[in-house]
Amino acid sequence: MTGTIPKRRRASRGSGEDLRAEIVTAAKALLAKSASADAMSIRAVADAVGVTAPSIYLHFTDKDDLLSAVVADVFTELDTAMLAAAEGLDAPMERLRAFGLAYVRFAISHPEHYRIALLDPCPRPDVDAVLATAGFAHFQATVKQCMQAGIFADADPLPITFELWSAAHGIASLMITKPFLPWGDKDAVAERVLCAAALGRAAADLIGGDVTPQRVTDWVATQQPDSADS
Amino acid sequence: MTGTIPKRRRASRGSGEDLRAEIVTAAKALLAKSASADAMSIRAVADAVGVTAPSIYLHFTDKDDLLSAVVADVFTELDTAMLAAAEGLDAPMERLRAFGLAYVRFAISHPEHYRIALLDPCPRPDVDAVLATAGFAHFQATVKQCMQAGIFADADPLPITFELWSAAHGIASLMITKPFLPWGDKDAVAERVLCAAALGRAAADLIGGDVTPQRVTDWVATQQPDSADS
DNA sequence: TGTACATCAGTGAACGCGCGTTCACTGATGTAC
DNA sequence: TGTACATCAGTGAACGCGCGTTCACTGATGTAC
Repeated sequence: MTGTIPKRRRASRGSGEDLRAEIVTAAKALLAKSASADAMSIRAVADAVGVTAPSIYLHFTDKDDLLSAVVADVFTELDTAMLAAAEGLDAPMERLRAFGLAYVRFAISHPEHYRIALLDPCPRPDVDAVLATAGFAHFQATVKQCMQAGIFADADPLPITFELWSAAHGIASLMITKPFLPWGDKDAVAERVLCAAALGRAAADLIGGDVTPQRVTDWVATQQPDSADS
Repeated sequence: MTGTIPKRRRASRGSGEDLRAEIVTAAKALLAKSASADAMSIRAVADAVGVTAPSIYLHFTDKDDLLSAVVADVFTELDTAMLAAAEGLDAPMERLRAFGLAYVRFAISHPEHYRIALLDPCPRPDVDAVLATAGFAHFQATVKQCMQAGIFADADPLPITFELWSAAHGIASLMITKPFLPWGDKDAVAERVLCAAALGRAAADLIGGDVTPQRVTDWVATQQPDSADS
């Protein structure tokens, strides 16, 4: 592995950005291949880029700094995937479903990237300002659209955004950290969970007020024409 | 820190189990104090117990072995907390709520323990056979009770157990890994999310078949007496 | 009750490793004249 | 167009560290006689 470092031309004067981007890309690739985030060592990244370890410090102050850059890149990629999935869809619920499904699919197909961005402790809490992320903003806007369409009660979209995000995150992260559980068709499970979450919020808003276990039970009894058992 | 190791009596012939238990307890305490699972080094654990590092290997084959023991202990503690919360409750939905809330509260008050058990990669996938865990079994039994009470459609409880578990896990793990987000009252948020998840599943089972975005939208429209906007 | 001895829980020192980071340096690049 | 030179991207060697793990050992414990 050492010794076979590919030759690379020294960057010309102004083009420091090129190597920086290459480093982030290499770090992501290393993470994707490895079992854990610890495998992304400064030396391994430098090796992959074809450069010596100290060079990394010309572009990042720290290992955490590099990790933050990777996380930011992952968030951007996730946002792109979500936008692509919802492209051409107009109905707010359809968009919501597309976003959620794209989110879970991204997590399943890039488990290590998802891990460092959303499961591991944040390297730099402020850099990782999730709320400022494009993906979060797009998601929240769609929640607002659902409110305006009368699917959810019209109010501050933030709590419901958190709620639906946590539904997607919950199923995605369990599938990632406990892959040996009998999930069955993960895509179908994700779809089922996401739709139930949206439906649950819609139903809760219809019922109104604080939903308690008793009220859930009562509501179900009301909906059933007869107290069926069959 | 070194040098002030408390004197400990050598264990008598048969009582190897005592030190083993002490080691697990010390490891848990170290994890709870530290920011990350990496802080639980063999040396630190040995120090905390008042023993030298090689002694650990008399009771655990590996660091992973120790970690697995800690994870198992955490699962047991979680199960105990859940059972305690549901004690004396008979109505299945009340029990479900108590379980879920206890689960989230445990996660929030023991974030590092929750992290190694449910967020970090499993040290030994087979030891961590979640399905065999007492807590999971109790939870699944309660889901079955809800089915028998007619709240959910009567079927294999496993998928719904996964679904509701992922709801609790989603909100708990987001609150842990992104503590700087404006959650508001975490307890109230957890309650709200858990009840919506249960309600969503109940509603989905009432509607029947695969729930699509279109059907959610249609169902909401049906339920609303007039196409209100106020 | 007293002594010799086998057991084995715990020790002390050391191993090799890979890590993040530093520092004085080198030499290709681009510029001034 | 040609040459001297300043710049600064990238280097090579080294630092100190804490880690998991090993190994030959020691000496308190419990037992056999």
